[in-house]
Amino acid sequence: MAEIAETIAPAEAADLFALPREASACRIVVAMSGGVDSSVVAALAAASGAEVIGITLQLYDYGAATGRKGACCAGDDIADARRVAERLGIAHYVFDHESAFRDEVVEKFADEYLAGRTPIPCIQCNMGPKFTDLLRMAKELGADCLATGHYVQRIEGPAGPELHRAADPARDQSYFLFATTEAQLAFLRFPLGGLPKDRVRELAAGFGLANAAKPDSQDICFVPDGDYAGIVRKLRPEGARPGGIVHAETGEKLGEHKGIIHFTVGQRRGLEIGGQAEPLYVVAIDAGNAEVRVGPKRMLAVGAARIAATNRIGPLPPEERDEPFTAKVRSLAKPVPVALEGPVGDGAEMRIRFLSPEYGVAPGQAAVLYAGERVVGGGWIEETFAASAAAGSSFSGTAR
RNA sequence: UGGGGCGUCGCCAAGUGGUAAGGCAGCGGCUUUUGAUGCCGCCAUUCGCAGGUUCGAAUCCUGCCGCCCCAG
Repeated sequence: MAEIAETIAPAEAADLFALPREASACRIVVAMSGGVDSSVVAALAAASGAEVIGITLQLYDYGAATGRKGACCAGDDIADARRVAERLGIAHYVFDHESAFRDEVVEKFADEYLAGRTPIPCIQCNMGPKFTDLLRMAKELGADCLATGHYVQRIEGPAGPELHRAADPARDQSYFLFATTEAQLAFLRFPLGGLPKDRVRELAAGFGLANAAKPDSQDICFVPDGDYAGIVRKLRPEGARPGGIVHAETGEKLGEHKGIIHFTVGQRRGLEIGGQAEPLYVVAIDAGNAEVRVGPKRMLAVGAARIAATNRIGPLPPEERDEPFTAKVRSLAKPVPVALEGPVGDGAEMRIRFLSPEYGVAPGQAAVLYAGERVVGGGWIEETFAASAAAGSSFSGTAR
């Protein structure tokens, strides 16, 4: 492990894990997906001098995803994780978690689409397999913490650990972690969240990891070819009801579609409606009538949203701060200023009001709330309200 | 079968003698640990068909075909 010592000093590595005592007396469980990021986490853990156990969850039938580049948790990835663990000389276990993953993530994913909503399986996966099941395993193994490769920062605050955006905003993954409970956060570590942009690849190369140049993962891990509708159709064959595409303002029928599962609010492509002066976007999806409602971009302007099943992480700063709260309605976006209406946390329902209109807000997606760089919580978007004069008109109510 | 109008890319639509705009849709790519958005690129050697006039026509002439409207 000489090379590793040259890559990073043990003390520096140990600091990244905020260990409760001397590293040599600690046990760190690392969630290893087989990707570069979590591999570097494992290497850093090993470099710290702690005892390290790598765990990889087999989450889905990787046969179906073979050959897929950049997916996480699949066949080649499990092999990659194993190789990395061998190189680092750490213990490594692979657990078959397919059945739980199917129930908690994939099935819910399909049901959401059938309901006309737009799910985020990655958050379900974090909430279930990763931060519940894996975390329990880590505790059973007597670990001091569970470390993952997420780009997010856990910072010790006056009232306990806080969740902050990654130092590199381009890499920030806090959006996917809004549902993390305080109890989970106490046990979790995200050693990559504070690292500068290219440092992780450098470290991977420095550690001599075989997957140092592996492409970043993207898309939904269990959708091999990006055809998520195909997965939904396979799971819920009865769900692909054809229906009409209707103009949201005039009610004019503009076309037909092969099933609402192919659409999401804010979507432009795939409508196959020509002869228009301006592009049309999906404005709402009526699952009950299998109807897709479309309109020009201005109809997508959302002024407020109803948020359900909220989670709060740490205390909510006082409202009268000089700086407004901000929210992200999608992973890739700068947080935008919002006003909070109602309680955040404990599953409560509340509303957020966008200080300027937000576009393409889809029910089923998450709204994650920030106070500056800190994640204060978030919830699931249930309903949105138009920003226009027709204020108050809810056009996203999905028949449930 | 009297009168009038129209026929340009899948759709909408510029262009009326000088060598085929644009928009929508579609396709490809970039971006991206969700779905989207966005951005970039591609997309009619040809203008209903057949002749004719002209150095040269989608644009002028003739005929035919096909729609539409008004008549009756």
